[in-house]
Amino acid sequence: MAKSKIQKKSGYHHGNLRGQLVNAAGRLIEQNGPDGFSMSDACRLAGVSTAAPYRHFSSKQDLLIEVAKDGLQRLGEDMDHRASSYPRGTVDSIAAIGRAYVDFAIREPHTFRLMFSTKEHSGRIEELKTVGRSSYGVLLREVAQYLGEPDINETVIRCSFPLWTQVHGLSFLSIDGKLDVTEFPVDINESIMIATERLLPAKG
Amino acid sequence: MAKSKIQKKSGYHHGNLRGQLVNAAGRLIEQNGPDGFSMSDACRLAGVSTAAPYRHFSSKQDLLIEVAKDGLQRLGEDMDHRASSYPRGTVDSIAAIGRAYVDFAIREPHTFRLMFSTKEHSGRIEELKTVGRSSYGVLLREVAQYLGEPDINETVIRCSFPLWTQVHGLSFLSIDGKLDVTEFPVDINESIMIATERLLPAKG
DNA sequence: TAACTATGTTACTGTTGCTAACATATGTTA
DNA sequence: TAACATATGTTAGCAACAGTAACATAGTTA
Repeated sequence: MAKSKIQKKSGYHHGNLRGQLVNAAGRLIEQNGPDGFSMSDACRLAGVSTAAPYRHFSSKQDLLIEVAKDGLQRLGEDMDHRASSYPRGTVDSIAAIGRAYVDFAIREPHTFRLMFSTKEHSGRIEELKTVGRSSYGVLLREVAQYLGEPDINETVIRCSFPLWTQVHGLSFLSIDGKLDVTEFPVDINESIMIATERLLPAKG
Repeated sequence: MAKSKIQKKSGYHHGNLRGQLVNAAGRLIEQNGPDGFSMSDACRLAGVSTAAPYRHFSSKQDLLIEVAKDGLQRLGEDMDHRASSYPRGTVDSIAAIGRAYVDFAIREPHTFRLMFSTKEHSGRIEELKTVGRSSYGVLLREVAQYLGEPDINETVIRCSFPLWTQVHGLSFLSIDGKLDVTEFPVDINESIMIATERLLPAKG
């Protein structure tokens, strides 16, 4: 996903313009930042006129939402995958989810920012929220197992949110270059491990 | 600061165009978001031609940096002021700093985002960092007092960073509408209090 | 007063997001 | 297969924008 080559069209019709535009947009955003991204650039990359995208997206925002959705999806997959390297429901597996989160932010800072700053365009926003909730679910399930709770109840949620908050903050501070504002730079992994241990209730 | 009325010029020269532009930019950004803000709008507000700003700022980015700097400054003042309502160097005063931080984010979400996402324009960035460090110092001093450390040493810094991370994450999740993704919405004050207690080492 | 500097103006450029009118390909039905 | 409908592309053009160049005016200093 988001890996396929960008290919210009061969005939009059493109074949998969919609997908290619999301793809091109994703790359350009990661290169130039969300502001430095222009519809025209994406069109040039896809080898198509500047009017073509509007057959597939109602606006630039509409395209960006698709990029954000794709990002949230991949973030969820990353977290799930990384957690699976550890015994389920342990501090280690929960910390691994946090690392996946921060790693994603560092790997795709502009997309990460986009994923969480997209409010506009009411219609599509509900889709975004759904994908987001699904990714959050990865953490919730892991914490539920840690706590020995049978399902995702209030206890699980109240316990998980501070963990999210922590890695979310760490992600932004990382991509905004705030890890070394002082003479004692922050180690991300250590930071996540310590915070996870402290924020999680001690296991009986 | 950032409170003065926007006044159009009376004669050929404006009098305080630079200040008025920063002012106008700040207001417009808070109204329309950083993307919805245009140099032209700011000019209209100040009653000046669209070329005038370039006598005072080398680019739009350059103006935005000024807005960000002003925001960081005011954030530091807010934190300092709020902490002073409590006995110095206590969990309460430290939590109060956190509340000031999140409150600022909620009050001026767009400015807040701008304050932490401005990397470009190398020259001015050092000024930004300096103001930022000064604001961070408010927290560092408070934590030093809590720990009984005589100055801002490594212990103080390592202990403070997770607190920053936490409120920073909470700020973003708040302004991005993530406090109620589940059926159990988050209480900001409670959230800050709990996290502060857990992340701070217990006082002998 | 003359010269210099700071700070405004108008007129212009190239880029952008987006729309309208038109063109071409694909699928469906008679 | 012919005719039509629909999806998806094109060209031409709009208004708004960031930024520049050449010029104008005001304040400051020699």
